[in-house]
Amino acid sequence: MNSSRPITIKDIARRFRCSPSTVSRALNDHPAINEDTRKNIQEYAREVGYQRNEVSLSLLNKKTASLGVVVPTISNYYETAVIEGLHTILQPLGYTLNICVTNENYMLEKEYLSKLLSNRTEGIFLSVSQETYDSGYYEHLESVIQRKTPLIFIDREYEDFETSRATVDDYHGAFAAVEHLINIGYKRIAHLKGPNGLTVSEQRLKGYVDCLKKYDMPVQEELIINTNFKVESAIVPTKRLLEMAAPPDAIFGVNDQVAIGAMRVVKDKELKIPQEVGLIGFDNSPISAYTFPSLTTVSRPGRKIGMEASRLFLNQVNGAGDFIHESIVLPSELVIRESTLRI
Amino acid sequence: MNSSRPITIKDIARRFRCSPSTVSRALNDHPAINEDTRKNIQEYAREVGYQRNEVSLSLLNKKTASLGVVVPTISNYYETAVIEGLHTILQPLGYTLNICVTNENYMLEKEYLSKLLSNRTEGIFLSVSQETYDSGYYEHLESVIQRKTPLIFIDREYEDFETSRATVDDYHGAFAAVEHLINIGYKRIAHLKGPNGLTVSEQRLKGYVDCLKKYDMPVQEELIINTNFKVESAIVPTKRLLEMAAPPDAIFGVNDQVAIGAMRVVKDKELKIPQEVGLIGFDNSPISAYTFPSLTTVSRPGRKIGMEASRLFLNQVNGAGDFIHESIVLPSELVIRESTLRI
DNA sequence: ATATCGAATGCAAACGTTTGAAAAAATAAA
DNA sequence: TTTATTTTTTCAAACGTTTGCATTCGATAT
Repeated sequence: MNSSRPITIKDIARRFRCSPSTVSRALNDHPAINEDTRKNIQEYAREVGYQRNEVSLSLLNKKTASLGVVVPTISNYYETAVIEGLHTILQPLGYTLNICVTNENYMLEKEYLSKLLSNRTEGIFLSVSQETYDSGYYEHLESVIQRKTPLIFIDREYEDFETSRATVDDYHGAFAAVEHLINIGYKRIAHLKGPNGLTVSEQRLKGYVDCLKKYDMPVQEELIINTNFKVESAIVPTKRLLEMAAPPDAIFGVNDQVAIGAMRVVKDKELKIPQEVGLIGFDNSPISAYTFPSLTTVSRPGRKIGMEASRLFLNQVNGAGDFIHESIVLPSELVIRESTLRI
Repeated sequence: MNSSRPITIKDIARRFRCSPSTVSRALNDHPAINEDTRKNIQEYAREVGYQRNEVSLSLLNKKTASLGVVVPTISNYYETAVIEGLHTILQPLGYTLNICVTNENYMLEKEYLSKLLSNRTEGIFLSVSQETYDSGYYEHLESVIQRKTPLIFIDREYEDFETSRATVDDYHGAFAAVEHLINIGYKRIAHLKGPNGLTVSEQRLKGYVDCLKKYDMPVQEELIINTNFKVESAIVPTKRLLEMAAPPDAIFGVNDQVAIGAMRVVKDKELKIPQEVGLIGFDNSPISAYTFPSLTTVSRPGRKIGMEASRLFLNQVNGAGDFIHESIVLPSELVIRESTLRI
């Protein structure tokens, strides 16, 4: 009774005692259709709220106009900025973004990819989960490659694959951050690093290490402590750092969240920022400009990454012949604020 | 040449010189299929990476197992928490979430809804955009209702519609926040409110106003200033407040972001928190616990809202006969921290 | 040998739409 | 009126899969 089956082209055809093809053509303003017929049909269609079934069209044309965006999380500023960038470019072109959150979980990532393929998604933007990284499995990606579905890596890349990728230059960002600390005169710089195995974590760590080396400063294991990107994960590590016999005089957090967590601990210890302890983050999240003191950080162009990734995808789709795989690396930029500005 | 058309059931049938139906049944473990045939077909299918075309199935079964989530933004903690909640319940049931970000834009919202309907989405979770609110247009929702596609309002509700909704009790949350300030002894309480027209903003404002009235405190227009939920939008208003002849001794921010922006300004003026100025936010975002001083706030159960909304959806889908429309209001809870704790 | 049964497979329709080609209808020219 | 031409409409196939109902084939019972 209340079935309320959506109106189809056939329903309309029955109503006008004509064939479905006529209705289809009328609705699509095909020139071969009589003016009156067209008007009547279009009016009636509007009246009864006809909306064409895109599923059937997808089947017919093998085009779905939908894209998969597979990311570990959407709880950070950076990730949402990337999505916004993708959206900015792709939405106007008629693409629908199917956002899949893996929670850093390998199985979920695998499931999502498989589902996206089954749904005949036309392209996939992927930032692999931490578990995937750790495990080193990548079979679930094979089927994407095999199907020649355009696959764009975002941010976390997979060295082994021949695909396009858009990443931020984490290495030089971290390098610049540490160099800045050294220039200011900080002597003992700690690093609250990200989870092991992630490119992001490792690149920033590498930037930190290499910069210290460049300036002939010792790289000390005990000054490098793991976090998981979240505010609270910075608390215990920072306490440990500050309670050392020889505590650091500056802390480089793997992201703003971690740096802000550290900031809290430093203040609890009643140490002056930036005089006694310098602090620096990564991401340039909106809040970093408004902490007290404001946080020196490295900006990551998330929106731009999203837009560049879109471009990479479009290149593959429109590119005649073989795909051209490109790697784009956008620079990150040091944003100096109060948390490091001692004179 | 590199067309790489996905393998279909027909391809497999041709390979085995049998009919597509046999292949279909074999792949689905139909009992009427010969054991050997089944094995051979399944093995071959795995080998060539067959993946069934869900689009065709959707067409056949009129089921897409995809749900639309239409939200104004995903840049806030709360929204992402809601999505996480939806995800938690619905992903295991095989649903795909199609997340659409409207950027508070009416036209985009309309387009998304239309597209979701065209794609035969089985349900829509909607938090209407600000523009929709302001304009008061709701025709784009009519077609959703007409199609009897389950529509669940999240958070921002539309009084005029007969639909299910899951919202947070903003009113009492705000009331409790202000009451807390009054209990502590703050005498002149300002409110940095959210954009006009949004239920969220208005409910919190109402809670603020009603609480003041209850305690016979004057409601002063000049102590109520607009913001747009973002950190930076709190800066100028807070300055204006603090430079008044009779400045407030407490500020209630419409969310944590705004409160944190205000916190920054208060500190710049070298006023003591909470002694000279009390501060309170809304959302209990992760960072609010780690500002210095930590921020008193009202927690909104975003994850729970998402889970409850899922439940409402499932009720509609599984419910025999007519839909049962439910309204769920979850309580918000005061979280007392340092920014209001003066003795 | 014939009827009966069971197992395994095939046929055909269905989902909603588009589209080239053919057919029908209307109009113009001879 | 007949033929040629143009306009308008219909037919049928296609996209990939499932499924109720035949159909086939071999085996068993009569």
